This record gives sequence, C-alpha cells and structure tokens, in this order.
Amino acid sequence: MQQKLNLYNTLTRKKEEFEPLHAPFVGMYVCGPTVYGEPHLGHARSAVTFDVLYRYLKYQGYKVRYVRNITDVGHLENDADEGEDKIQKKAKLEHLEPMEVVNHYTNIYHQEMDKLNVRQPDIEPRASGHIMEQVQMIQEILDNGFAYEVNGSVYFDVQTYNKQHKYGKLSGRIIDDLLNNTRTLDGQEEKRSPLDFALWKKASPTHIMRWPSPWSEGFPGWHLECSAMSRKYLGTTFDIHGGGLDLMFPHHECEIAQSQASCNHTDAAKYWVHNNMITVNGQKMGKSLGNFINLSELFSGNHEMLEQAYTPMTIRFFILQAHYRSTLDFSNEALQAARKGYTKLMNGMRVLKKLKYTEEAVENAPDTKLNEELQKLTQDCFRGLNDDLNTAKTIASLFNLLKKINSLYLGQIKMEELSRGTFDLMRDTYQELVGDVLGLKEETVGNMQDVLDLVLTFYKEAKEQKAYDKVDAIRVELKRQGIVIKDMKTGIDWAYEE
RNA sequence: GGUAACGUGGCCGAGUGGCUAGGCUCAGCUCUGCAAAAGCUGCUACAGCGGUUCGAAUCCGCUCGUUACCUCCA
Repeated sequence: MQQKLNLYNTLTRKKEEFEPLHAPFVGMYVCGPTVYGEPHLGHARSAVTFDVLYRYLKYQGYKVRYVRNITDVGHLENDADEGEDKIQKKAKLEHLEPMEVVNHYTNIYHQEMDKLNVRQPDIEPRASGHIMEQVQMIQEILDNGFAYEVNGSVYFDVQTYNKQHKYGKLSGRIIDDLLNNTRTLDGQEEKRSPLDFALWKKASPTHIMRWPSPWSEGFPGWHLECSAMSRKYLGTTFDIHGGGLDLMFPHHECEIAQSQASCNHTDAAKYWVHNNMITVNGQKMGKSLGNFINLSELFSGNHEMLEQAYTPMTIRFFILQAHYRSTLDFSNEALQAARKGYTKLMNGMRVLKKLKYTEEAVENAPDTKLNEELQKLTQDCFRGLNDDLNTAKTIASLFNLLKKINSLYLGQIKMEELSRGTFDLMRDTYQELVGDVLGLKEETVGNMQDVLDLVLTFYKEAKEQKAYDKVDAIRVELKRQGIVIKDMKTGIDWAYEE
C-alpha cells in the first residue's frame, strides 16, 4: 500500500529499503542489558526503539523472530586481565550469589519493560546458558587461524584477521589509527596486540563464575555471547542486528569479526541498526558518568533531578517523539510536554471509539477535497515510519489527523462530508498506529477509591431525596462493574461483588 | 591526538535545495452558566561569516561552540 520500510544501515551509512533474507521471515537480534544494576532511561530508549521496529514489522505481516539477550557473564569492568566481572563485583558487594544478582535485576528489567509496554522478545537467551556454543565457536576461530591461546586464555588475532578481512568496517575505524592511539592498559602482556580481544579468559583463583573448556577453567569474553546466541537462534546470517550506538565499537565490530572468522559469513547481519543516546544537559547519560536516572526513579519521581514522577507512557512517548538516531535531551520541561502530548493522543483514541459512521450520510456527496486531504494525512503517518522508523514524523502526522477527528467529534466537520472508506481508513490508521505500532496505551488516571467515594456521596444524596430511580441506576451500573453497595446502619460502603 | 557527529524559534524536537513539521509554553478569538476540552489565529527559527545556485536550515569552505567513540555503558 505504502512505500516500503527504509532503515539506516550503519554498515553502509545509508538508508536502505528493507528486504528480508527469507521473506516473510525476519530474524532480529538486539543487545539486551547486562543485569548488574537497575534499568535506566537509556535502556528504555533502546528497548522502546526496537520494540516499535518489532511491532511495525509484525504489523506489516512479517513473521519475526526477535531475540534479545541477557548478559549475565563475561562483561568485564575493563579490558585488562584484572578486570572484574560486573556481575561478580556486584555479588561480592551485596553478599549474594552471582545468579541471585542476575535474577534480581533480570526480574526488575522485565517489570519495567512491561510497564513501558515493551513486548517480550520471542527468545531471551542468557550468556551463561550458552557456554557450550561459545566454546565451540572459539574452537572454530582457533581452527581457522584467527585466534591464539596464551596461558589458558584465548584471544582474537585482529591483525591476522585484518589481512584477509576488514576489521573496523562497521565503525569506520582504521586499524593503524587504532594501533597508534590505543591507550595502554595494565595486564595486557598476554595479548600480541592491544587490539586483540578475549574470546576465553582463564579464571583467576578468586573468580567465582567459571566453566570448563579445552583451554582452562574460565569464562567467555563479552563479545562472544551475542555471536554465539544470534547464530544459534537466527542462523549464521540474519536480517537485523540492533543495539545502542555505544556498542558499535568495539562490541559489534568484534561480533562481525567473530562471525566471519568462525564460519566465514560476512557481516553477521544484513542491517545494523543503532539507537542514539539520551543526554542530560547535552552530556550522555551513562553509568560511568553517574548521571543516569533509573526507571523506577522516573516512575516514582524520587531523584534529585526530577521535579515530579512521570508515568511509563509519558516516558515512552518522550522517547518516540524524537527520531531514534538523534540524541534526546532529558529535562523536566520536555517530559511535562510529553505527558500532555501523550494525553492528547489518548483522548483521540477515546473520541474515536465514540465516533460512528452514519449510514444515511451516504446520500450526500462527500467532499472530495477533504477526503483527499485525510487520505494524504494517513499516508503521511506511514511515510514517517517507513522513513527509517521516524516516529517523530509519524506522531506529528497523527496530531494532524487528530485535529480532523476532533473536528468531526465537535461537528465542525460533518460526517456526510466523508466517504465511508475515508472514515474507516482514518480510524484504523489512528488506532492501529497509536496502539499497535507505537505501543501507547491508556493509563488509568486518578484514584479509583476517590472516584467511588464521590459516587457514594451522590448515592447517599439521592437516597435522602428519595430519588430512587437514581439510586437504582447507580446500583445497576456499579454492579455491572463488579461492585456492590452496602447500605449499613453505620453508613454506606462498597465491596467487590462475590 | 585520531575518528564521527551536532548547533533549528521561550522549551523539546522533525526536516539532506523550492512545498505549514508537530508537541509544550505564551497571547487572542469561537464555543461556553463558570471552567475545562476542542477548533481557529498569532508570536518569536534555522550558531557566525563567506561561497555554489534562479533559489539553502538543507550543498561547499572557514570560524566559534557542544558532544560522542577511541576503556565499561542502551
């Protein structure tokens, strides 16, 4: 119906028309969180961005297999041999088993994602559950001559690899520049080159998380898990690989190299998609800078940078109102504006439910110009999404559509001016894009208890006035909602219907 | 130091040569018992300086400013 989806491919630095390798199937892999801390706004952006991509692909009829991993091992504090595993470090701090840490933060991640209406991926593999696959992959890379073993650890040989393939193709890095500018880190004497990265690390005596391997008792390197798990569930080459822009180098670059080195498949994925960062006062929000805001803090308002609490849908809308490849600056003002914009869209959903196309209107000739305008507006909504998932554009178009919807509701535009087809198109486009694709849903506002108390006050007044028709009406409606009124000598109260 | 971006009106944020972005804020109008909602109208823009072009926020150059990646981070 519309033009096709175009995606910006980091690999080619161009927008490309999306063409699956094996339509109608689409394989999509996105780097998930390392579960050693609470999810923050940055996690939300990545998750929401790829959630919309997932939803839109499904909306277009593709059969999508969406894999998003949980990193629960191998992610070190830094690249040096002494670098401590993030999970293990946290476990020590809190006197917990590493897997307790992992479970704890994985659960929180899931809860927060649910609140943001982020759909669960089809497969959510954990690195620690795929050690065998990773060991096998290392063996292949060794056999192909692109890795070497030193003291029980295995490193990827970047320079040997670079002679046959191009290391740095994704991030646009030149290997000589890297060599000249890499900072010297402690504990790298095992490596032949500072650019080499670990595939397997021998565990030091104090290291808790360890597995047997042909080389030593140890643990896999961070970059390996994504290669091994994407290959296992999506095949050696798949359609889309996503993640945050900060993972492009070295993480994704290493993934491409590992894939090529192990099974000689180029690029691992056809489209590499990266979301940009969220900034605070123009600076990246990140763990290392300590300026990040956890999602739970946003939802509760409990953070010094927050003037108030913001609901999950406000956050989702805030993220979607910018294009995913732009940085997005956090501020209370911006979030407050997002809240209002979101509410406006939701009010539109409610209005639309009440609007009915009147059949008798067909007698009158529709306004051709208006119909064409509305059809163009609906097309604009899709055009935005198709243009590299530009949700900002789509939302702008939805607001334009909303003006017409509100005008219809107020009778400023007469229903008979529309053709049935135009009305259906407008309604379906709005409802499906807002609800199914953008994933915005209604949040109940206010406190049910307060509303009920108010109803009971009117109920009591009606009884005192002996207006029993009103009294009965209130009873009937509340009962329909599963609530019964209890008239007691001591007062009036309500209870759930048993 | 290397590489790559970015600088849009009070705020956020789209827009890669000519077509109103949009949201929030502010002011006015319509509607309205009051108010709100909604609709309509208005208000301030493209960091600066040059250049290319019939025409540039959009292409090129320089200057200023900001950021990211190069080490863990979505």
